[in-house]
Amino acid sequence: MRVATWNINSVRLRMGLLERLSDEAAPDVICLQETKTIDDTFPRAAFAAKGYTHQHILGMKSYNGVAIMSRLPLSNTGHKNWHNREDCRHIFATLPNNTEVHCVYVPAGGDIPDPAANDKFAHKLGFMDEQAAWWKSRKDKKPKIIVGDFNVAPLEHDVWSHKQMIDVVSHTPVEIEKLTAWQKAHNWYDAIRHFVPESEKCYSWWSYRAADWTASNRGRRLDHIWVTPDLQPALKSHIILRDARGWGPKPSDHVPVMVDIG
DNA sequence: ATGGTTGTTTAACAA
Repeated sequence: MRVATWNINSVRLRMGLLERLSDEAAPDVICLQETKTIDDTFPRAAFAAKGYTHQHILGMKSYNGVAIMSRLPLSNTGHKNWHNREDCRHIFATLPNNTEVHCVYVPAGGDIPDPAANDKFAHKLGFMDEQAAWWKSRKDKKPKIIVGDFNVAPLEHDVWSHKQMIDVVSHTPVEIEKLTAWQKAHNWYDAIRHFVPESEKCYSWWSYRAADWTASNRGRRLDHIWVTPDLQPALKSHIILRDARGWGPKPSDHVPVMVDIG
């Protein structure tokens, strides 16, 4: 089974790229973030035409929005709200093999890494605190996968320069502390670093603002796939589809991140 | 140190 996560930054604008992902990588499950549309205008039929007939979506106007597009049946679908907001950042569903899939879009957090001066940063930290508390309270042993744009690059080599990124939102110590606490709260295992040694640079996002994203290669690993420990032996391979950062005519600034679980 | 781009929706906001 192949599971993908992709911050698509408008699902309507980039349906063509999603069809290409289906043709070239054929994920069984595609988890999307930043769909940026209400559910009535989500391109359900285009996904169904590619075999993704099982769909769980939660969108709003203009911002955020998450979706799980699946070739396998989905059951027990639902969503979570965090930090007293209903901003369409977390949905989940169960696959036929009883694995629970969570698709999460963590707030980006704005530019100033100070919760007192920046409400968006406070929201991001609170979101992660609440995730940690909720996952800690879940004691069941059901196998689970949690994926998405977590908007935090936790490890030294998850950014192009640890030194130059230390005060930049997405790589500050307090964000890394919150993300790590959330990870520990349910023994989540980092499925991508299972395959890519921590000493190796690994990115899933490149800014639109770079004149030439390939030349500067100032990336960050913001998109993650974590699994519960019981699934670790089932991890078969991973793909970070770097080429998709150049897919035309208008690429997302994030690329698809995938694992094969067998 | 600064500014650089994109998407949604139409001037501002979020990323």
